[in-house]
Amino acid sequence: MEQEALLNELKEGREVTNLLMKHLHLHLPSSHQTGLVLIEKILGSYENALSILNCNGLVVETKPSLSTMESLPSIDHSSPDKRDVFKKRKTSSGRTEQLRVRSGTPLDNPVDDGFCWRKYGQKAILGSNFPRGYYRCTHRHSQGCLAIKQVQKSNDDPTIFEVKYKGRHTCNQTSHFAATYVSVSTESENEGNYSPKRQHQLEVKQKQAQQAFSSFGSGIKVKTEDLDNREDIFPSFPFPVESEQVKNGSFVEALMENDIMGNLSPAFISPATSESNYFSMSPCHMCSFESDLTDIISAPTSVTNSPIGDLDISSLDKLEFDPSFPFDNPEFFY
DNA sequence: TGAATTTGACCACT
DNA sequence: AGTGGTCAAATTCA
Repeated sequence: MEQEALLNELKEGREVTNLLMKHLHLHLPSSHQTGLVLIEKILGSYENALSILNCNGLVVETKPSLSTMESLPSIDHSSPDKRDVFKKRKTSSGRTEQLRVRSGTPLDNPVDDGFCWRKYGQKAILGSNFPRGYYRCTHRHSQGCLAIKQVQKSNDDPTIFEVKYKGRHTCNQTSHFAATYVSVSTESENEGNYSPKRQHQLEVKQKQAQQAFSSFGSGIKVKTEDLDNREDIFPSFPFPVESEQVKNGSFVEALMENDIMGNLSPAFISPATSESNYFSMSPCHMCSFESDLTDIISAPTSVTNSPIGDLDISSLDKLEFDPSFPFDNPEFFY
């Protein structure tokens, strides 16, 4: 845990340093850019430290699919007999996405998506060696939150958990990630109202977010097994980014220009691994994906607590990924 | 003792 | 009829 926190601190520092370097690149005259050498040294130190520490992370693989999942059951809480209205399934045209979460630990609940879930059922699934667990938001009754998820071990690899999300959180579980980063972002937009007290509050929140993030695992990776369906993996993006921007390496600037750095975790723009189509991603982004009634999103999760945000990046579909985009190119993120 | 989990039964869908 | 999703009583846990 402490190691994960350290890892996150290092990553935070690395990201900020990267941004600083880019800023200097853009705004400093070439004669004053000797400082960039120092920044690059700092980055090198970060990389070394991270490479030493980064060995216990979770590995998350998304396995997007277009199979349909049913709509969320409509619940009539006023009905004395909920069974009359509750059990519906397999009818919707919803999109299905599932995460494949690999845990570095043998625990049954290897992943934590930041929400409070309560298990309400478990079923043996035909053709599957492991039962499927059914979870719903803890605040289902208190706040009417309809988010549910299904967790099942993979047949192929029991260390991999396939997680399906349905519905959307409407509860007041505050998002460590979203709330924090959005708040920071908002604050940066309103520097005129900035106060030391407010800054302290933000720092506290940021610490909380980082802790939550570390509980989530710092080495999370997402694998898109079907690039043709990448729009289903990332059905929406909160900002219009031309693929050309992505290709020419200005994606980070694009993020900044569209003011989403406050909304997207730094993990999202972390370096990709050497394996093609892998890239780091924060669960908060995925959790914020919207669909109509069925919202199948993926996140590394345990069935335990740790709030995540209810980021609304409903316009994510404006983003077009270049199929040939080299996600395995670390320079993309720098 | 309240909250969370387990588990058998019920129900909808195919 | 088979299968998957949910309910809710019983049980376990903190």
